[in-house]
Parts: sequence; C-alpha cells; structure tokens
Amino acid sequence: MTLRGVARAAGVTQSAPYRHFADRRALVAAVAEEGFRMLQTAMLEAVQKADGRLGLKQIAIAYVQFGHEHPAEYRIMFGPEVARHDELPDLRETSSAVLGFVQVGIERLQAEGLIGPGDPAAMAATTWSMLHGLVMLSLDGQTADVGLSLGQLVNETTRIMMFGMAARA
Amino acid sequence: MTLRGVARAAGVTQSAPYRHFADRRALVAAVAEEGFRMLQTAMLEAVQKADGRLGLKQIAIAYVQFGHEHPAEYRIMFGPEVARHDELPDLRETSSAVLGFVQVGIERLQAEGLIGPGDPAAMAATTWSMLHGLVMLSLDGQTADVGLSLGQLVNETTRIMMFGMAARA
DNA sequence: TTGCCAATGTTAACGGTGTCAACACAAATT
DNA sequence: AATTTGTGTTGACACCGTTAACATTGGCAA
Repeated sequence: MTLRGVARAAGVTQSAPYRHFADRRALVAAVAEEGFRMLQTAMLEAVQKADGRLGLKQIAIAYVQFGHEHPAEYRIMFGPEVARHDELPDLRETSSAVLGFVQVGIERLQAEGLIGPGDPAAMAATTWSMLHGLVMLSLDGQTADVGLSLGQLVNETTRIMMFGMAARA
Repeated sequence: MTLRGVARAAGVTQSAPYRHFADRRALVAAVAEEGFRMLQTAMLEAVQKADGRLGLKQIAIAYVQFGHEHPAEYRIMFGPEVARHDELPDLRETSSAVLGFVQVGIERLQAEGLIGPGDPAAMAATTWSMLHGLVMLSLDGQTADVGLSLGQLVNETTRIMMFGMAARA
C-alpha cells in the first residue's frame, strides 16, 4: 500500500493525504483500527448468535473467517508496520479488545464447567496464538499441503484446544 | 531492510548486490533460507537432546527460542515478502521441512501412545500454528499484558496441545 | 607468455516513493 | 468584514529498486 497510490485512487494530489494523516504510519494505523473494529463486531455477532456452550468455537470460526475474507486488512492489522506500539495507544486499545473477546469466551466456558480453571488471560493468549497462526498459515497458502480444508482445520484446532484446556481440571 | 543499505554495510556501491542477487526478493529469500536452516538445526539439536517423550516440548521450546533470539530473521522468514511462493521452490522446500519436524515429533508421541491417532499432518499444522502465533505475539510485545513469561506460555501452550491431542484416543 | 573471458564493481541515470515547505482558496467563525 | 481553519496544489528533496554502459581483475586456454 503506497501513500501516493491512495492519493491517486482518491483522485487527489500526492501530498493531500498529509492534511488528514501525519504520517504513512498514521494512515496504516487508521486502516488497522477500522479492521480491528470490523473483527470485533464479527466476533460480537458470533458470540451473540451462539447458544451457550459453542461460544468459543463460534468466535474462532468468526475470527478465521474474517482473516480469510479480508486478507489485506488482516496483514496490515498484524503486520510489522503497526507492531511497534510507539505512539499508537488507540490502536493498542482496540487490538487488545480482540484478545478480550477470546478471553470472554473462555470465561464463559469456565463458568459452565466445560473447561477447567486457570488463568483465562493465559488461555486466551494461547487460543489467540493458534487462531492467528492458522490465519497466517492459510493466507500464505501453506495449508494446501495438509489434506484438510480451512474449516476442518478450525474445527480440529478448537476441538484440540478445548480438550486440552478441559484436561486442566 | 533496504538493498542499498546492505550494499553500504558491505562497503560497496549500491548496485553491486545485483551481481549476486537478481532481485531484492532474491536477497530476502536467501536470508530467509538461511534462517530456515538455522531453525532446522536448532530443532534437530532439540530433538536429539530430548529423551524420548519430551520431544515435542523440546521442539516447541527450540522453535520459540529461535524466534525470540532472531526476530529480524523470523519476521523475514514468515513475512509477506517470501509468503508468495512464486519462483521460490528452494525456499518452499526448506520451509516445509520445519513443518516436517513438528510432524516427526507428533509421530513419535503417537508411536509411544502418548497422544491418540489422527492425521499427524493436521496435528502438526495445528501445533505449528500455535507456535507461530505465540512467537508473533511475543515479537510484537503483546504478551506483556499476560502475566506469564514467554517460557511459561510455551509450557502452558504445549501442555494444552498435548492434552488436547491425547484426548483424541 | 599472451589473449580471452567470466566475475565483480562503478558510474550514471530512470521512475517511484515518503515527506515537507510555500502558496492558494473556500468555508466557517469572530 | 476580517480572520482563522481546513483542505488542496505545486514543487522540491532525499531515498529506494532497477538497469545499462563502462571499468577492472583474476583465472584459463592457446
């Protein structure tokens, strides 16, 4: 994504964006933030539609589906340009909300006794790690070697995760 | 990483690298390939040092440790510049060897009956997803919120994974 | 030894990119 | 009516990837 390119796409001069964004990074951060908001609403819908115990699985599916449907946004959201959180407090806040959602799903499962006790933050980080890795793997086309579809992989993955966390009890 | 920058760092003119690499992508791919080889030997040492049943855990630790100690290489290895595998067959081969290592660890565990049966390729993809996500999370400084150290997170993570895969039986 | 040639490096240039300063101008505010 | 604010434009600078044309060096063949 090039700054001059978006200026051209907007039918405007190359330096016009600097009236709206201090920096190239600022533009990228804005795109990332909107992406995080989209992901957040997708996960929210998933968790609302879920009938209780399937919460975490629905969240996982929504997460991976978002990455699959918005690859460019996803790459920007978790790419190296917004990785350094210097001077990007808003973005950091929005991004950690995603992790919070996963954590909510885990806490629900704990409340229902479907998974054992334990630090829900750590479990959420583990779960999120796996989902993120899965999306990256799929986005880079490296899941082609495995004989499973992406949906099957998500199923396998969440199943393993839930059994693993259940075994904690 | 800029092509002219490495030329300067090598004390040579800006266009000299083009005598050794066709492209900027070619240089990046070479760096990535060396990184994959380093990662491969680190995992190999881990698996040789492991006394049987701890194989997968040792591999996971070696993997995360490599990412933590060589963040620049890791980002290049799994970054968007080498993601597209057009015209990079060597790199693809070297990179899939890493996945193969994880798979070997899983097959060992299956042979010992420590985890249940199932497609080892899928299990390896799942495990690798989690490790990759964990490294990324840590490299971007997003593990600071969680109250656990990276080593503890790896332990938690592999434990959950192994219990989850064991539950398949 | 002499001559060729492959490997490597240099110079100079092209288009593209992020960024900034100076200027212009319409809308809103005072 | 005067001024400020927001937005856009022009023009420039330094950097980047890339290429073409030109050197230089070493080893190998005759």
